[in-house]
Amino acid sequence: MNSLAEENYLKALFTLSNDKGEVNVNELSKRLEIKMPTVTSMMKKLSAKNLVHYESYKPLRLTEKGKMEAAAILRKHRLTEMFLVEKMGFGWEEVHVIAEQVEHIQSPEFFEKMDELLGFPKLDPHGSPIPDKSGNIVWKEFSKLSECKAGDIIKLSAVSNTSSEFLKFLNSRELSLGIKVKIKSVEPFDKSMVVSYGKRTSETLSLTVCEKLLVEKV
Amino acid sequence: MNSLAEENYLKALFTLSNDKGEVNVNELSKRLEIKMPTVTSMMKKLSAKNLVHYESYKPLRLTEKGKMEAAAILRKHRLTEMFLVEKMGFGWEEVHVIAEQVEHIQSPEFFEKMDELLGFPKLDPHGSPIPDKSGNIVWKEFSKLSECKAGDIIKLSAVSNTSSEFLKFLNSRELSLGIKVKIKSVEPFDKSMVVSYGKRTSETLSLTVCEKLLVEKV
DNA sequence: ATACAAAGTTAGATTAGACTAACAAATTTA
DNA sequence: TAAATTTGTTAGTCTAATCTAACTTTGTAT
Repeated sequence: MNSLAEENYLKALFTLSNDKGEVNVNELSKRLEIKMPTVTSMMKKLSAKNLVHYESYKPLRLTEKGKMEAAAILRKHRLTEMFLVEKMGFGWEEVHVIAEQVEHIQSPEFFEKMDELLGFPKLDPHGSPIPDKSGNIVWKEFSKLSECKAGDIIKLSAVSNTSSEFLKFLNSRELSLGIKVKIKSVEPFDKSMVVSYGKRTSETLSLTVCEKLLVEKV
Repeated sequence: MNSLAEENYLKALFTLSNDKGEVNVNELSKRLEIKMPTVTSMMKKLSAKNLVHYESYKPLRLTEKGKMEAAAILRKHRLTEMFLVEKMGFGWEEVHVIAEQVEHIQSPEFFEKMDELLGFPKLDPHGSPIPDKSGNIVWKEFSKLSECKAGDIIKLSAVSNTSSEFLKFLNSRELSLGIKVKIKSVEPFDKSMVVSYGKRTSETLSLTVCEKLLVEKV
């Protein structure tokens, strides 16, 4: 069995690898807010447990076993987020911090039950895919809103940041997953966008925001 | 904030004090399956945090602050058990081990939500009282089945042991909370009881079992 | 009342997971 | 390519929570 600390390293390594392919010690250190020497020593430990391929000065890679275990944790995290929103009435901006704790619970039955009660969801409340029991993840092809152009009509499908600050901002603008958004214009100077959706016919979104909104063409 | 280990000591001390009034190091050590010197040193630490009154060679007592914090953990444990049974479809024999983990989650909102969804229950699935938000516990007056006599008709109201082995045994005999039971006879030799309830007109229950069944006269 | 057993404490070791300081390797820049 | 910067490792320290061994105090029983 892996410790809580080990689980956090595995999950961080897994999510960073998915964004970036390779991960180095420095990046992992920053993500976890743990100093590099500590990360190095944990990598040696996880390497001894066959969860990480570790060689001095080389980028870090999860082993197949490491990927499976990391995916299992991510699965628990995302099922929990979905359960909190769908079955307990939490807002999508509240669930991340709670799920960070619940994901470490050791009880396959607990998460099985969530999965069943939710009807075996494929996505979490932020539009991220929930790994299946074998650790497979079905990635949907999303683009960043920031990469779209004036005139495009798109559907808001996922967010790439789940901080409560960002999600509260989206709430305040009535931006939620599934809504259709039309890009009215793109400001060349700062890449901010003027968009229209629902009852809001002219909202301005900064580049910082647009980069975190994942969309599908419609 | 208290660590996971500290929380476990507080909860154990609290539940032992409720049964017995006073608790000594040896009892706490046995309950937690942690050696006495470790318990002693933790008591000093909790004493420094004003959670326990500790003096060498004297029995252990929680401070008011310690009682509050312990009751809060017990509240989270029992709300969780109730939620698992009522909202997630678990059997009463499955929930204790899961709740042992969930009780440590730091999120008042999470347990508030459970409480609301459950309609502010007063008892958990084993008939134990759920402490209120101020840490008060309303104890109902139960007797042990083993202290009843032939001819008594009683209602099964709680169990004083929540191990899955015991609860599975009760399941196998169709014994659940709320049922009416008639005591047909008590065997003088071993204090076993022959009882009748539901469709079962002649079940024998050992003293060991009868001592763990808490009942109300009807 | 003394001796024995049980309970409790002290001292010191161990492990996991974090840190800082100092050094080494790799990469970037002038 | 040499110097400077960034990245990574080694060595050693610290804290929390556990343990064992040895000793002390308290309570019990002859």
